[in-house]
Amino acid sequence: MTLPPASVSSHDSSPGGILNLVRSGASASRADIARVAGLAPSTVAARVEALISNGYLREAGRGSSNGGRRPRQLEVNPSTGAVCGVDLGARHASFALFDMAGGLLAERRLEMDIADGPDRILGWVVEVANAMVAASDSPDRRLRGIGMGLPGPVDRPGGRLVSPSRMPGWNGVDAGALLESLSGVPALADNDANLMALGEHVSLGDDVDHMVFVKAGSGIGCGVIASGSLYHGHRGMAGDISHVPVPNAPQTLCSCGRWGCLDAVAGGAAILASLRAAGVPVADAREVLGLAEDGHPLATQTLREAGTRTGGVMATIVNFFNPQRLVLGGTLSEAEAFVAGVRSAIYTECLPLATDQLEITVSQTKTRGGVIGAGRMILDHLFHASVVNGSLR
Amino acid sequence: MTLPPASVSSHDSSPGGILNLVRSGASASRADIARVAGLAPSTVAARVEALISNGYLREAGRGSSNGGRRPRQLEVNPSTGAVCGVDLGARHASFALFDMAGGLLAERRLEMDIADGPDRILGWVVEVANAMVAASDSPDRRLRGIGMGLPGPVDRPGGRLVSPSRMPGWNGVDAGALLESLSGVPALADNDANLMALGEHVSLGDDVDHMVFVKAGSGIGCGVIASGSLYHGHRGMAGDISHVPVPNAPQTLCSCGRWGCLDAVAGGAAILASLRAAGVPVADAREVLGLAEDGHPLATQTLREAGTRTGGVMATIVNFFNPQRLVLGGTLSEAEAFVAGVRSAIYTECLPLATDQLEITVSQTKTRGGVIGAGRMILDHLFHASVVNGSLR
DNA sequence: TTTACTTAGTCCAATTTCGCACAAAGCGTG
DNA sequence: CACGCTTTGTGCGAAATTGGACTAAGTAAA
Repeated sequence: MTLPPASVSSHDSSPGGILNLVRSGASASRADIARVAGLAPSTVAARVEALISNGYLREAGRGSSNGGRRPRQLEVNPSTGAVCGVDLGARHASFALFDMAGGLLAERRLEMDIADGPDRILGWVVEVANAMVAASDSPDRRLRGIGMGLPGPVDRPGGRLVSPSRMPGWNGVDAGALLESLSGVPALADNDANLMALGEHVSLGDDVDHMVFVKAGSGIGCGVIASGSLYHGHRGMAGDISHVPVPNAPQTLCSCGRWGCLDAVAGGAAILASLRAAGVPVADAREVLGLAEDGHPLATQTLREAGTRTGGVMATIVNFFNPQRLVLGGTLSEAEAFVAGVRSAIYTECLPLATDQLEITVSQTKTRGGVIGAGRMILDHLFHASVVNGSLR
Repeated sequence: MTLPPASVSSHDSSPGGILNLVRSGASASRADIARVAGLAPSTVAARVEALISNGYLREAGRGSSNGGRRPRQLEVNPSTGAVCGVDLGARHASFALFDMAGGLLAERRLEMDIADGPDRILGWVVEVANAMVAASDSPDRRLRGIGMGLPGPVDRPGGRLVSPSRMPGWNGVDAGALLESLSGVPALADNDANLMALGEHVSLGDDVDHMVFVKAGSGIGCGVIASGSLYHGHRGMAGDISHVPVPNAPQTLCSCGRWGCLDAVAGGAAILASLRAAGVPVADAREVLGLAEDGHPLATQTLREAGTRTGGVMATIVNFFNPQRLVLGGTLSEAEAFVAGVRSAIYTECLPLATDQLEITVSQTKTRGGVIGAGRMILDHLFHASVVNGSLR
């Protein structure tokens, strides 16, 4: 498995621009680069030569001919270190190690408790990342950066967590900066739903420009891709639909202090509470999914209703945002009843104009979307930095 | 009055890039251009020289010193023709003539009937635009382009009107292409709410990146600025909130065939119908505004309720999109009760995180936003085209 | 196999762009 | 008003970039 090509929006023609062109998969040969970047072939040859001798690029055999001489293909040199993508949940952490070309080197999924607080958790994250690099058989065992997803809102500019209801002790913490100081390498943090959206987006390829990713797990969050890149909004809160009031739903008290928020009436926690109140003993969301698969009527109905409520909120968003694709991810998206509920609400409440080309799909990255997005985020950052200051090393 | 500086997102360094840098107000002197574009001062001097001798730019006196020699300021040469911005409503059309630097040359507001159909209306638009150019005392009386706003959804790519409920006879028409062929100059069409959003955005200046503009008139539409530029979504339908279902509202039948859409329960037409049903004889929306200003309880309450319903929908959007600014425009925005209703619903239903830096304002462009946006759209197109093919003339 | 045609990549003279030194012009201070 | 300091704009040799001719390497069809 490999991190899909980076998506590069602005095709600049600086030396680093060539690097990003290759990275994005937009150009694989010298002639390609010249065409896409609008540079003279000779210029491209000179720059590629420099990038190869500096170790950024390498030749990757011959491509297939399209009527003439076969191109000498180029690729990002993967052997210049590694980056780590981390996805923190409340009780679990997923890690993935990627080479600099985005190839997956290793994966780990470990138990933890986010309530241990930022210092202990992030220190541990650095340990695990370093251990994974050390254990890899990559030719260059240097950790070059860490990207991390967090189950709470990350503000912009600043990168601080603000009132993360599931993360006691983390309020006001700039997790990216802290991780950077603890690890000594560049580190970035973002909301987990945002990174899952990014991960799904890069996996889908470049043909999707406007996308909304819904993470339906214990709570319900959402990440937005607008015009090909992650959209954060003014304060970094874009996609935070957890506390949108849901009409015609039970007025359950929410962690935000109000009643009937989407989180409180359609999230995994709400589903558990509702089933337990009805006398169905369930330990966690996965057990609910199991019941529904076995045809348990109440579990199925509860999941479907959660889907309908989520879909009702998404319908307004689909009308407003007019995305090309709506991706359902998170644990609940594995339940057919939930997905059916979302689809039904959207097709009922949206204009045909907004839905006739809308693709509603279930995440294809499964549980890996978060770490893929995290890896892509930090790789993009590192390569972008290399464009600006001229050096990656 | 002058069209505010164009906003240029990507600062390319081509010869035309300099033109757009000056146009956007990002750089006013040679030294400025060199700094912003990252070009050598001598290169800038040479290109500016060429642009001046070709008539694109001209010198505009000396700027004020900031500690050293005073810069020789540059500006786009306005005397190279004119463009027309048109905003078509159901019964009215607004026209504005701008010079190539965005300066307002003339304005007209005329009665018409959109139901006369595309051929007659657009033919007439061309006549008016040509008449305005001929009547202007501009040194160069050439019409260079027309930008037009329409009260219906315009799809992308394609530019066709799709099921415009208030525009009988226009369904499936590519108004931009038709206008272009009738006038013989470049022409673009877009939805009126989008252009009002663009007009408001350029009037606000460059410090607002993410903005939502609500046009509350006979119906309710909305235009979106994301990352500094107009956001259209996948099919061009972004911002189309007319037919979002509104909870806890009367299940009025809507033109789209469903019940309780925002248009049907909060638009100007709905307010009129509601007041008439309650025995208040009102001819049009403006009369309702007058009643409310005179303290008519039912009119005020109806306007406020329309505002609350609109605000309820916008609250979800604010949570999702996290804009920096929400601008209320259209006739209803002139009613304090309506605006208060919107504000109240948003502050009630949104997270503090999404609203603590949100500015909710009433449009400052009033009725001119549409033509300003239309003018800016076509000017941007013409200057962008000039960058690509090297010539504006 | 030969021939015509297409694409990839290199070489090199002509041109463009850069970096820098320098001149022009203005501010603030003593 | 001279002097140091700052900013703007120009001139010129050095360096990078270009475009087109040319070579390399392939396909397709006669």
